[in-house]
Amino acid sequence: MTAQNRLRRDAERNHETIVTAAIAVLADAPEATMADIAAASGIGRSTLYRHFPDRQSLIAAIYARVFAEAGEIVRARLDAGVTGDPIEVLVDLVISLAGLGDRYRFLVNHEEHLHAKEANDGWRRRMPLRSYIDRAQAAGTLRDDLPADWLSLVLGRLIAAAARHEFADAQARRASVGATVRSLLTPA
Amino acid sequence: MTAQNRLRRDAERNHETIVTAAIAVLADAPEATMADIAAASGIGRSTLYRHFPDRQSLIAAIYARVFAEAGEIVRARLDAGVTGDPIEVLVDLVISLAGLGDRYRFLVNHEEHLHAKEANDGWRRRMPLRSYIDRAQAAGTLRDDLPADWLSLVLGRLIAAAARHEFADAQARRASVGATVRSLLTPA
DNA sequence: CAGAAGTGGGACAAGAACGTCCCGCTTCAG
DNA sequence: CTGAAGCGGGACGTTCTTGTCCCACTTCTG
Repeated sequence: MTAQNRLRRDAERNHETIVTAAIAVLADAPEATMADIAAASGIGRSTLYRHFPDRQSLIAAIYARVFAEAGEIVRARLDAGVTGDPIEVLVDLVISLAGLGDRYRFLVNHEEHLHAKEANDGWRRRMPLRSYIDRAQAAGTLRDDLPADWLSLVLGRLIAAAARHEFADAQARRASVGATVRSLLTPA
Repeated sequence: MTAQNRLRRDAERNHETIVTAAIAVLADAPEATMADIAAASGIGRSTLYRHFPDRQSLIAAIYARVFAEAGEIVRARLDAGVTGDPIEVLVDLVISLAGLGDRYRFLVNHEEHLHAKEANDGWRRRMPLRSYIDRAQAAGTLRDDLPADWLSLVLGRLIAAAARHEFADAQARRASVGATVRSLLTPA
């Protein structure tokens, strides 16, 4: 039982390499082929299949990876509860997630055009954003003239847009995105 | 020269039928096959190919169609110039375009995952939204603390989101989307 | 250093979609 | 009514991708 399943170190590294490369490749070529991904990983196609028996497994691994990264960011911001000003919390969250850039962009692409089980079941379920908004609205610290699901959808789109858009520089991005979120969350 | 190229009436009708059906099919199955589209049109696959020699031609025709429809909406709102309150003009525009619903949704999907020439060259070029924002900002009637291209990107995303989201009813949609746009365009 | 674990590359079969062609039938237009 | 225009449907060849398998080679690990 002492986990015979341990891979050799190089294999383990390859595993990582593949996922990383796959994320990068799929980011701007969502239709990329397994062969493409293997090539981009600098790895043989058969090796790719050795690590991920089929395309789905690879996609699943990618989702797991990005969920982990995004989840960390989200948790760091939202888990504290609704103590601070939710608007600033959300501003920070949107900017940070947008900073994931390429990876988040990829996620969005796939959420669009594979209406994948991974995307819907996994994604929304793990996203505490919606429930954070719920809580903040209940606590009366966030506008509640807009439904929480609509608000969280819009914020999600905003993140995607911010990740993709080319601002003059990083600071301009912070400023524009921040101002946008603040306006959005402030009732007229 | 008197346009021998005129199709027979039934053929012409089929042409329309195909485009319409294709829009509907591709709306929720962007990967739909030519055979799928033919089937959905109630038309033989070979006839489909007779009308559109390849997939690209069909897509192009669809874009043309949607551009026409969306263009009409946009022109009706934006061509008047920047006379009225640009915020209300844009609120109306976003709600109307979102109302295109299925068709717009399809556009967005394809803009995402085919970074198609049609999508980028055609779409943005024809979208007077950006230039409208420019003019309104220049005229001092619209917030100019956010760059026009960012603003128009966000509005575009908002339209897509609104088209896709299921609100309680049509009126709720008008209300939520309207409030969102108004907030967005009102500096904090 | 020896053997196990992992790799690369190529060959292969299966399946999907594309686009082409043809032939006999239906429908329009004059 | 009749010829031309258009249609359906099926058969094809092609290309691309997937996933499998194998075998000789390299790289870890103990």
